[in-house]
Amino acid sequence: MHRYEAIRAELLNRIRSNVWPPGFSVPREEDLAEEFGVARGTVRRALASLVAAGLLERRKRAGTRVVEPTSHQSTLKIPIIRHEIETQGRQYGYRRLSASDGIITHDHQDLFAGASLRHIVCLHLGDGSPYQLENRLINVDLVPEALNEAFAEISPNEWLLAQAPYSSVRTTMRAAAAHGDAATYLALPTGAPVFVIERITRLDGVPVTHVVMTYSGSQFELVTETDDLRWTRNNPAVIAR
Amino acid sequence: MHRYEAIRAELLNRIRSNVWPPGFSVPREEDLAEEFGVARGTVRRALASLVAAGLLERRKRAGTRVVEPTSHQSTLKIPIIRHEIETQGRQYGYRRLSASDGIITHDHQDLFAGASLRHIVCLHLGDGSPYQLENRLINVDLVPEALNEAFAEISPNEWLLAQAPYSSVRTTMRAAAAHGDAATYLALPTGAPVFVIERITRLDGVPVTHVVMTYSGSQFELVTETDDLRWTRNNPAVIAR
DNA sequence: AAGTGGTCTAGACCACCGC
DNA sequence: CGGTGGTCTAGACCACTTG
Repeated sequence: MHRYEAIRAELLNRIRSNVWPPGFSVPREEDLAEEFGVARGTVRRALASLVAAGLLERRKRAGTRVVEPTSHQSTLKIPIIRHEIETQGRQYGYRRLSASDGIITHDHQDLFAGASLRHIVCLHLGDGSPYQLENRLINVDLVPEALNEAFAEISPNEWLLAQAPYSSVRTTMRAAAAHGDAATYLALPTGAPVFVIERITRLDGVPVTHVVMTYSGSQFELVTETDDLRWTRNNPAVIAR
Repeated sequence: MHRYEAIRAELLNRIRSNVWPPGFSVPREEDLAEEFGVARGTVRRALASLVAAGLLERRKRAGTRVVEPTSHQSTLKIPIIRHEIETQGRQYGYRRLSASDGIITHDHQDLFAGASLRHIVCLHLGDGSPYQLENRLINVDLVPEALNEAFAEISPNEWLLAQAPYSSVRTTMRAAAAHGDAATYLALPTGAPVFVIERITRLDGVPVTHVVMTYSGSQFELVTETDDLRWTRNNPAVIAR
């Protein structure tokens, strides 16, 4: 175990055991360094990990304080659908339903106002049965290569991830009732609960793509796991069923 | 702008512009340090931020490589329900529906097998109308103070967050159809789509609490935002492959 | 104004693991 | 075995912010 890990563990202990209760003002870096007999940089690293975990809060001049817990947080990872399905040991299938181009002058969110768009609707299947309906708009001004891609064999999901860089992603999740085309394509009765993920991806503020992904059935689950707090650790979300 | 930020931006640029395509082997730290005219530590910091963002992958001796993009990731934050409702500018309301104690000898997940439990069912309201149904089991062996708390005024959600430390959280989200008690309490017709969050909180592997939160209606949305990549931000590292 | 966290340096040594 | 990333040090200086 490295020194910064040991220090982090000890600090974590003090927080958990309420020796350092919420609101408590933690000693300055220099004092901690002296206490643990290490360089200031090593203490800094331990502290940084606890800040990243949302347990400490630091401000210049004001010092370091233990945070009042107000929320849970964890890292959510949404994999490429093909991988998601294959990880379940099922055969991945893909079907393009429609592809068209056009210029949007107005849309309900004014997201793409004025941009040239490519509109793709497609279906992802697991062992032949519908798994996810993907309804996607691509900003062709930003990703002109999308015009030459038919998306007959490869899904926009996968293609874009490989092609288009992005700087910010906004993801929305909700429960909805299946209706119309979605119900038909997903082979669900109208009104059946479906899990919907909507995502807007931007590059330097400009929308690259907007996608609505509707998952078949209500059995869909997203799992996020926050394991122990480690600095280099990953807490990947797992897709379970 | 700090030096490590400038370096990170430049490296990010090379990755985005495919000057450094996926799989590309990035120069060693020492060479980068020389190229940018900084100390090795400064380059390391820039690289660490890109690793945390999932864009680079590092292995000793093997060097640093640009990762093949395979998924989106972002930080998900689930706030205290009261705050969530109040943030919407609505009046928070709380109603305990039931509270009971017992020992569970067997449960479907064998989660609490053998533990003494406290079972609370309660309702969170926004402007008087049902917002979320909370169905919670608390491990009293770990949190004995819960026995003396009636949860008549304060919700277990809030109480536990203030009282009980935890080391790992497992969150599951799904769409479901409202039925039975849930439908009644949430004033929804049977079969209406509801968003369900299930959470198991552990302290050093031992389950502290298990909660199923059912949100009324389909209007519920969770939003995760991945802003720009910052080092001090809450982007727990993800390498996962 | 001063004290805190934040950045940066120029070194040293270690440990893993691919050649 | 050697080269890479990983850890750690003992300094210096900066900049924010609050008492």
